[in-house]
Amino acid sequence: MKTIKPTESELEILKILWERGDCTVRQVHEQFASDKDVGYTTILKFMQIMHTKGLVARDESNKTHVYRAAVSRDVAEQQLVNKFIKDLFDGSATRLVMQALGNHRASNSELAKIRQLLNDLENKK
Amino acid sequence: MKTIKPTESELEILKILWERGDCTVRQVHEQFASDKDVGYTTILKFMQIMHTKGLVARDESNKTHVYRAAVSRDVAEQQLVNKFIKDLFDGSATRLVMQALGNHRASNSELAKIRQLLNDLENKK
DNA sequence: TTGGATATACGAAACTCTTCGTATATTTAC
DNA sequence: GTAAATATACGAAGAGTTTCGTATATCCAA
Repeated sequence: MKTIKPTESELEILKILWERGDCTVRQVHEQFASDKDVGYTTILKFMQIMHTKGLVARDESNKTHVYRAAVSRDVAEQQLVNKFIKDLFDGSATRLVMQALGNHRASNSELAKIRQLLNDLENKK
Repeated sequence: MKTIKPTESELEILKILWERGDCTVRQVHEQFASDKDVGYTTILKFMQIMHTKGLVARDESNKTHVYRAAVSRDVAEQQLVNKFIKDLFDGSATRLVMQALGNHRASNSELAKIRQLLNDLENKK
């Protein structure tokens, strides 16, 4: 099972596909252009490259192709988090968690959610 | 305050400097070469580029320059984690934590450490 | 039916990253 | 003192990323 390694632009496009579901190039471009000033053919090119890389699949049965992410968001997040932990934290998920929680203030309800997960993890063991 | 954006190779060199302290190019290359087959001048070039980017500082008073990381490990980790959370998790540190803990098994003592941090965070608020 | 809007494909320029070779200076060792 | 070892600097090739322009096909509307 190969792990994905999207560029920053590719990740942005994947996020749009994950959030909105299947999209045409035009739809992705509209979303993209609400943030950044980037041409239509630039997005088209990105998505063509992503297609050759296997990051997206597309339905070509109509003139206007419809794209979808070829990886689920959950799997992609797993792979990217794993790599991030390996690269920066020598494989220690705990160090990442400490750093993340130390720098961002989480609401009490979020903290409760994490505490719940901690409990589940301990019980499962 | 500008945020750093090291490439993968640059990050590996920073990690060596953080772990071993100040180093010559030769020392970094030795460490690097224990993993990967890469030439001396390649590492030299990386470190020269990192110097122009401000990622490292160097003492040039001797012929053999001595390099040090220009940014502390803690600050670098903060910045990189923040960017990672922004790029992949829409700014939610909690989502990152859930994903990280869900995929990696942490020991009980590690879970206890995280629980302690959670308590501190709640009390501090 | 013809012209404008909309699609894809392709090519290429500008940048960055990775990788080394080579030129040159300095130190060391015989 | 000269040759080998060790440094830095520089240039450049090759790959990948970002960005569009242009060519070409297709659909729709007057």
